Order: sequence, then structure tokens, then C-alpha cells
Amino acid sequence: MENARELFQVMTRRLGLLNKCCCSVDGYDISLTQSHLLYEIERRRNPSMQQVAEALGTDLTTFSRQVQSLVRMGLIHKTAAPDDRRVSLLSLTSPGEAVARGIDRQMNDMLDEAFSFLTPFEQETLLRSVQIFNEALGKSSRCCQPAQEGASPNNTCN
Amino acid sequence: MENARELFQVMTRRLGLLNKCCCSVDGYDISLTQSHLLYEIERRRNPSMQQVAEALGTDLTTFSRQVQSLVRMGLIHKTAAPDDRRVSLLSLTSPGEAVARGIDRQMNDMLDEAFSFLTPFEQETLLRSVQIFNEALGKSSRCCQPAQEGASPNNTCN
DNA sequence: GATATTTATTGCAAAATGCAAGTTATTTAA
DNA sequence: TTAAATAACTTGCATTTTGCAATAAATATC
Repeated sequence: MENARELFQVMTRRLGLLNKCCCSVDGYDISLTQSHLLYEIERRRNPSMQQVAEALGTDLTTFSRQVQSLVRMGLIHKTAAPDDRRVSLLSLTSPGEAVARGIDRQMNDMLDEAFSFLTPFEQETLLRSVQIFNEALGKSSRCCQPAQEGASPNNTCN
Repeated sequence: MENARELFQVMTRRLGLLNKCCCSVDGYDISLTQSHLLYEIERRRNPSMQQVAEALGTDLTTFSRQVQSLVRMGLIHKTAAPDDRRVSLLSLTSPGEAVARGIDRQMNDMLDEAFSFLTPFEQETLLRSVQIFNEALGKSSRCCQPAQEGASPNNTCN
């Protein structure tokens, strides 16, 4: 089990590079960060700023500016929550949805190409395994408690 | 197969967050980027700057400065190649190796905790699947040729 | 031996980041 | 019910990161 880290490091790096290439849709050039942001807003149901920022592991002030930029581009919409006007609910505009879908499609196309080197059974197994692994990662909450003797005090972990 | 992107997006995000928490060893605070850099130097055999920069998908000028910073920290070493003195070969110093190993260990510990929610068979299957997938991603070279009708011309993809 | 190419480094200007402080809205409590 | 405390964001500012253009140094090509 010692090469687990190696396997995941290589995989995430490759997927990251791949993701960098899926950022241009309908004349909109989207940064990797912005693409994650769109993805997360698409997936959730009118999330608040904090919810998305935390999901992405981004500082709220940085996130606030990223949102501003996407609002200026006309890709997302910010609405005050009716029940608590402090919170801003995020949603995709129509162009935003189109861009999100376009990125989705490009990513899936690229994944499909990689999948073409796998047998249907291998594809099936991979996806199922990743699904199970995601659930395990969700249960495992050890992130940000390094509990590491050598840990420096100014390791804020965020 | 439509949820492939979703599965990988969630996984890479979670692994990324996890990775952010594994960056403090022996009093050295290491950024995520620096950790990838150390990892890649550790894995290769006296790689050149260009090799590592390309592997990481980083601009060479940015990479040059990242290297400078790690050299100043005393974690890596830069040597002119004997056969071609233009190229700089990178290697880990002793403290650098210790830090790289420390990060490896922390990551593996965290992965182990996630694995504890899986059966041994599921672990086995997951690792095997990822290994096969990595090979497939290596063969698939479609990255950076979006071939996308809506693609903007200034999408340099790197 | 002169020119072109390759590898890496700086200059600079733009973009991203995060802490501290501020604003507006809601909750708590006196 | 109103004054203080808390919560959700936003902005000021200083630092860091990034990448293109230009440069320096070494090698290759002709």
C-alpha cells in the first residue's frame, strides 16, 4: 500500500493538466479556479458564498473577489437570501450554464478518450472504485489536523 | 458514463484539500506547489529544470523562481549538467529528502485513514484501477488540443 | 568562425492571495 | 426595546505568484 500516494499524485496531476485545457467556451476564457467555482455552483442548489468557499478550500475574501469577477463576466448571479439578507445566494446565469455545460462536455470528451484505452469492465470498475473512495474520503475527516510532532505553529492549513 | 467528470472532480478536490494539510515537516512550511516540486524531483533521476517544469505544467520562468526559493530554503540543489552546461540538474538535499519523505508519510497516513473505510478488496481494486487509468491518461495525448469550435484564440492552454 | 538554437534567468506589469478592518444584517440579552 | 455581540460579506493594503518579453550563456549548425 506504500505507493498509494504516488498513484494519486500522478493521477491528480494529469487530471489537473487536462482540466487546464477545458477552459474556453463560447468565447469565454475561464481560469481553472473559475471553472471549479462554476462547477460547484452548478452542482448545488443556490449555495451561499460561505458554502462554496469552504467546499473549495478558499479564503472567503479571495472567494468574494472571484465571485465579483464572474458576476462582471455575466456568468453568475448573486441574490440576497430572503430569510437572511446577510447571505448571498449564488446561481448560474444562462451564459454561465452554457459555459459550465461546455466545460463538462470537454472534460467528459477527454475522459472518454482516456477510457477508450480501457475495457468496459475496467471503466466500470474504475468509476465504481472512485465512487466508493469519494465516500470514504468524505467520512475521513482528518484533514487539517496534522497531529504532526514536527508541525510548525504557523501552518494554518488553509 | 456521464458522471465520470463529477466523480473525478470531487475526488481531485478532496485529495487537493488533503494535500494542503501535509505541508509542514521539521519546521519547514511548504506550499502545495513546492510539495509537488519536491515530489517530482524525488521521483526522477536528476531531472533538468525543463523536464520538471513540463511535468508540472508550469511556465519555465515561474518554475525558475520556485526553484530559487527552494534552493534558498536549502531543500534542493542545482548543478550544471557535465555534458551540457546550459541545463541545470535538480536534486534533493538531505533536509529536502527528509521533508519529501515527511510529506509522503503524512499523505499516506491520511490515505490510510480513508482506506480504513474500504474493504481490503475495495482497496486493492481501487489502486489497481487508478494504476490502469494513469497508463490510459498517459497514452491519451489530447490535452491542449481542445478542437473546440467556440475556443477563443487566446486560450494558450498553459 | 559566424549564426541560429536551446536552456535558463531577470525586468516588469498584471493577477491572485490573505490578513486586518469595515459594513450591513441578525441574534442575544439586559 | 434597545444596546451589545455575532455573523456574512466586502474593501484596503501589502505580499506573493504568475507569465510574457528581453537577456545571458552554452551548444549546435552551417
